[in-house]
Amino acid sequence: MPGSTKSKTQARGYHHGDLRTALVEAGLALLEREGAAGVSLRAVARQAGVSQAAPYAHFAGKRELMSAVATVGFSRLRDLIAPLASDPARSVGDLGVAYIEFAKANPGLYTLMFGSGDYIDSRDVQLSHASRQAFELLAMKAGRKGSNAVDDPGPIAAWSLVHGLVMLLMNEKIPPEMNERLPEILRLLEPGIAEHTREGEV
Amino acid sequence: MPGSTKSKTQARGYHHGDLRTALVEAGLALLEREGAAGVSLRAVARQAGVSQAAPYAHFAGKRELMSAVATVGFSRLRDLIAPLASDPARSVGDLGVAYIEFAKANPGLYTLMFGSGDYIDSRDVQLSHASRQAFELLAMKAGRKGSNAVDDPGPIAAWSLVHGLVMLLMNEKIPPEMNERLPEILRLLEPGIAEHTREGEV
DNA sequence: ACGGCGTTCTTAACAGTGTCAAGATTATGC
DNA sequence: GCATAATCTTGACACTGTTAAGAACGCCGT
Repeated sequence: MPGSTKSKTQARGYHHGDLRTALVEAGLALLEREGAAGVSLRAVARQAGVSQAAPYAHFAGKRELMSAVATVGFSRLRDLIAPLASDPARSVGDLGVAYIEFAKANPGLYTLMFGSGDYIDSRDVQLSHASRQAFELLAMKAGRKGSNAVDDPGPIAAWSLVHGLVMLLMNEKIPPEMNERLPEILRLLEPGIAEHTREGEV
Repeated sequence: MPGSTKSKTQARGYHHGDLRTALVEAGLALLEREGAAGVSLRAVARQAGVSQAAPYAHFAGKRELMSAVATVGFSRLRDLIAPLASDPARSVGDLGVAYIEFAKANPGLYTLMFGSGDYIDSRDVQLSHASRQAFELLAMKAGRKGSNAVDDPGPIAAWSLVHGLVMLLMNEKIPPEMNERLPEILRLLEPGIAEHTREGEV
């Protein structure tokens, strides 16, 4: 039974077989190849080999499709930094560098994931769940041990610093030469977090 | 002489009189009223009372118009934080708070200003000049005295932290309750910058 | 086995978009 | 005062998201 003909994009009769995931993958591919501007519902449908209105059998609209694409992005980000987060030999800075490399490798996807609610539904259950998972990995490293991650200023500051850096670099607000000084910049937050952690201890 | 008929949007013959700035102001108004999604070239032209293709006499395309709108945004931001930057009694955190309040008051404009190159031309001369001016005000407070602002990790870290915080809040990646703890979060960077500044001194 | 039924997909259409070409209208410089 | 350049309008093209109507298919109960 390895030659199962229904799992992939094989069955191409009138019914596609697994259009939903095929559309999401087409979206990811277009995002990398053509950039965010080249992603239209119709282009995604073309890429998946179906007709313009076919996606509406699986998604309520473009926002819902793009939310699914962004959700996959957060899962990938989580899988990338999970091993680093659980490795005690790694610092917050190491996590940040890996994070930034993900963003630079998938700029369109990253922009979509953290972009405005015009293109994704940030209240989508799957999406916010996936983004929370990725964030909690950061929090494990940057946070006080006992506190809830979402209430702790330490992890939030770390995430904000890394995210802001990525965005300013991507949109050419700061010179690209700063790429080489990223670890140095990230380290500027460490004394503040250490101080804060000390205060927070019982 | 108060009824000067040429300065504002008054002269409405065949020729508008000052369409260029009227279009930019219409763009700003639409951005606040309808959000970024409601801003189309045609809607801007309608709002200014001209026809759909009229903007092409003043802008090469939508990107150029939006770049002009974003440039106005950076000028406003500069004017807002300039007095704080030159006041020695104000800290970096005070600047950051004012910055964040600007973003929260004009979310659509802020998103446009720092958004992707699909909607604005980040290499536009006027635009990058205006954004640099705003940044240098931040750098005056956060930077080492002697160094060029753009090469100094301190100001860049400060800007990144503030910008990332704003973005994550706007796009609902972190809970809105964090709004009240903004000064606390911004303060986490201060020990790192102080340390860095000390190292940098001669 | 087979017939109905709900899901999936297609074609066609609508309103809206950015952009360009041609032409009408007006201001401006000689 | 008139030619010329700048400004604005109308009309069109290709594209977008979305919906309606119906065709093709898989499945489930009999």
